Amino acid sequence: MSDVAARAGVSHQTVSRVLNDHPSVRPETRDRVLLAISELGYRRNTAARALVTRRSGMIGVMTTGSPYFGPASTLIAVEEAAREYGYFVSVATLAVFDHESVSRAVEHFLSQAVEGVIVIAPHAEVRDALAPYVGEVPLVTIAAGFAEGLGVHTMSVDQELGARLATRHLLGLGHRTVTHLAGPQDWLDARARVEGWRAELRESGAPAGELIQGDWNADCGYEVGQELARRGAPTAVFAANDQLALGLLRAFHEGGVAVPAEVSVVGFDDIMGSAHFIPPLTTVRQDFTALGRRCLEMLRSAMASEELDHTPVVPSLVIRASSGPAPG
Amino acid sequence: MSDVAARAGVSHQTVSRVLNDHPSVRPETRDRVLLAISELGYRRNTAARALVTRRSGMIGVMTTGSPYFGPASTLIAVEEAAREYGYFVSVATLAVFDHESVSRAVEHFLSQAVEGVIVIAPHAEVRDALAPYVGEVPLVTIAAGFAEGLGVHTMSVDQELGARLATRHLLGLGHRTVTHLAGPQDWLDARARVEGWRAELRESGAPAGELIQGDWNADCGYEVGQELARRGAPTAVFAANDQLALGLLRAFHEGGVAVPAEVSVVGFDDIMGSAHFIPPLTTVRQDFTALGRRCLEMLRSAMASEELDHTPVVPSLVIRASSGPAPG
DNA sequence: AGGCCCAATGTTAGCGCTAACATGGGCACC
DNA sequence: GGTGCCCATGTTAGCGCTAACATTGGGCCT
Repeated sequence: MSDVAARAGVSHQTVSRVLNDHPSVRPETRDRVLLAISELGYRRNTAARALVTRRSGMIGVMTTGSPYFGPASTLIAVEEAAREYGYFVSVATLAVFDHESVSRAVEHFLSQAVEGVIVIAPHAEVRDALAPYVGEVPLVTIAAGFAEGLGVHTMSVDQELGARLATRHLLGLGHRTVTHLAGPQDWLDARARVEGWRAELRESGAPAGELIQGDWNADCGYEVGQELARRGAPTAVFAANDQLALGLLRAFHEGGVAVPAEVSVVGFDDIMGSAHFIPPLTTVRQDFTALGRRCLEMLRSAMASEELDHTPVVPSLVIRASSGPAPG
Repeated sequence: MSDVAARAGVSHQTVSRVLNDHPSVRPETRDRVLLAISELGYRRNTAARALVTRRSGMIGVMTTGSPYFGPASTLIAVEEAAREYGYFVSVATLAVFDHESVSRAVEHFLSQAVEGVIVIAPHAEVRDALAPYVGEVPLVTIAAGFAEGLGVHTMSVDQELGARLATRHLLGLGHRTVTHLAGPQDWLDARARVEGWRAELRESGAPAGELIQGDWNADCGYEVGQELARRGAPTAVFAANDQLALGLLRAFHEGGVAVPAEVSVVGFDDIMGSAHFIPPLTTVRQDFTALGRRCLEMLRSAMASEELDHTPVVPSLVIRASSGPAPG
């Protein structure tokens, strides 16, 4: 910095002022400094700056260690928004969701002096493990409406609404009730989808549908689908994500159960390729880009101790060929 | 730090020594310091440390701004390995691949004083845009064998071998030749797959197969599949990725072309769910976890100015139901 | 014309840490 | 018993920057 100052014939402080857009620098001086900076290829030292300003300009993003479509998309959106606002993004992935791993990840961030943390892991255990750090660092977590009262700021796509849209769509097609192939219940999203499905059935006066426990994978969807085909499938199945739906579709196809003539299938996420499943999948689209941006904006508000807007992102139903009128 | 020192009845330098595992600290003193640290909840200031050591402990990972399976998986693996080695990982995503965006991302990293950069964007333009920064910062990029001589260190899964495996498999099933639905040619991986496919055909004495240009998406695969079904499909198609293959499968299904009885389809990547396509997809699996780890190890070697091991990661063929004997 | 104010710049101190050198006390060795 | 040496610890300086205060030198008001 002093080299730049010398070259521009000013003090290092003036250089600093130029770098920080301080108003009282004569345009002519500013130009001279800028010239010297570019001639010397000078880059200011972040560490020194962080040391004195006590701001690292960094935020931490914790995400799942599996390349799921949703978390990956959200991470990308968060990063983009963060960079726009001038923040650096540090990531840490969670191979498992136990208390200790979460703590380790948060400590990792704290040792890095991040100014805020975003957690893309809508998992009950993760949320709970985060509680001790509330107050220590601004924290925003993606957690379908289940974290209020724990002091963690939450943002999410409205999972319950999404599940309602799917269920309503199927009921609207004349199905008497809807079976739900649920995701793992330690994931908050999965729970919220169950809630939404159940609530919509109840409020529509439809009989309670069967709930089948699953995980997030197509393997599971396939197995469940085989079982359903064997014992006589319901007329409508709402799968907790598109992978499960993919497995169902294959099982039904192989089992000779026609989709959507005999059974309608609806998924959740609208992952890449779901428009080309056989048949193309009706599903609930989550706008992960919006979600990511909202998370970042929320974190900024939290860092500035402003009022927070917890309104969830609204999902939308994408109707394709896998759902149709109830048979008979 | 001085608070800790005071509480432990030592000098701040001794505290520093404890933190840095300096050998000459009496165990008893060390314990006293450690106790004071935990009592005070002290955490050392990274900025100050970075300022004096001139090491940020941070590496930058640049990746694509699309939630593709491969890059996302690789990023996760890199992060995991980096954290194991005590590095922080800063990410930057590339919405577009032009020269300017890449420069901006690298500058972003440099302004953060990263100690090394890993680029997960096997794209010709990205690779070229990186050239000016060789020498400025250790750089490892994923780039299927096309970057040697530019001074950028490269690591990759052996794309050419993967394409050969797929082609060889199809020829081995008795197909006369193999049509290739290629990925976008500005992606190095896509080019390498074309090379491998072509080379394998040539070396096997098979007639040159048709090359069809595509992008990475299922939409494209679907359109191409429709066209192929209309004009009479070849007996074997090797798609440059699983999304394309998915689109092909749907088009063939709808067009009444039986897979694998009339046409065999092989994909590339082994994405989630490809085992449950209809029919389950034969594909080339890339070990992204290994790739990520290798990248990081390579970067460490580069940072230490050691000899580098450029041996690519070996892909493997996963044989499922979408490929079968040639008809007739 | 004198004084005052403010814009533009310079000077000084210190952020929290580690490297390098300084100190001191115990112990081995002759 | 003296010489040195080395282990454990302390002291000092400085990394590169910004905040806060100090210093100029006009311009403008009375």
